[in-house]
Amino acid sequence: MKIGELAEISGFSTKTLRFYESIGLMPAANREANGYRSYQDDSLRRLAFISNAQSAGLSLKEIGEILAIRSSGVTPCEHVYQLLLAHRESIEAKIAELEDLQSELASLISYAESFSPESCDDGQVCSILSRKPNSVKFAKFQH
Amino acid sequence: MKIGELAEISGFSTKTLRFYESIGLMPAANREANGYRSYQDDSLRRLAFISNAQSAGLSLKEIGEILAIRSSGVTPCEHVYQLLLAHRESIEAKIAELEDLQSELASLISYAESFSPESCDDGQVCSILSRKPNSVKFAKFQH
DNA sequence: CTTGACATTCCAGCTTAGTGGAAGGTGTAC
DNA sequence: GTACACCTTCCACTAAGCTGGAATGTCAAG
Repeated sequence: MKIGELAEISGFSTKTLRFYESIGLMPAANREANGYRSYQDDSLRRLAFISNAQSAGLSLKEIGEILAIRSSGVTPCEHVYQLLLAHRESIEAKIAELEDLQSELASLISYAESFSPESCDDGQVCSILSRKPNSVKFAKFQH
Repeated sequence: MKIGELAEISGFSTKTLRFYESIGLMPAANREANGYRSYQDDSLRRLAFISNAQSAGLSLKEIGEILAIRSSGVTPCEHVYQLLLAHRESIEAKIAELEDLQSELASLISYAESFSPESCDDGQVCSILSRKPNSVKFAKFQH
């Protein structure tokens, strides 16, 4: 199978497939006499795995590590499990962060809605965004 | 005030201050006879605004636009309000996305916990991550 | 006179996951 | 023989927000 077919079937672009090879995520493909890459079904299986792992939110680097463990003959189960736990943690943290941001935004928005532009203070850029002092150091510069 | 002092007070590094100037977020600073940048309190006010706007999740580009509107003499209230609404939307979407990912992770993790490595299939990279077929095209390569 | 802390410019690199495009070789059909 | 699709390599570039470092200049103290 040539790279175009593999791309077609796998859903990865030919660019991406070459890129994956270049970063070692895919092994160097066998070449035909004319220099074209030649793939077997195992490439497709590997790409299926990459695709699965990506949709679990793993980075290419992490996926590469799993693949490396696997090809060293060890089952990567424990490593994968630890990765998943770590990801759950970091996603949890990101969600919390975004929710904080969301409530900050909500408060700014409701302030903006109760706000008349006429009351803008010329001494600052934006009364809506400058409502809260965000550091002691800045305090005296935010009236 | 020299750049080091401004950095100290504002909490932005000197690198960052020069960077902000280079991208037009801060105006070109006045120079002393020796070529050193010389700042007044208005720089501090502008940085306070930037800091506030950043903590509202706005990008430097968006902050720059607000500053540009402001310096064109128009009050940026409406623009800021629209930006905040748009951000609320996109944060909402991001949270939803992360929550989907989180439930996906949770299901993979609980599968992993009920899983014995002995049952690993040698034909695939990882039974945990390969549990769900993620595309029809891949179906026949994931047993 | 030298040391040290500051300042200047400019160029490079980081992160991630690719994409775009140029210049050229290959293979098949008309 | 020429069009056209496909393949090759390589280099540059994207977003965002900086950070590091080199080479050099300035200024005050001892």
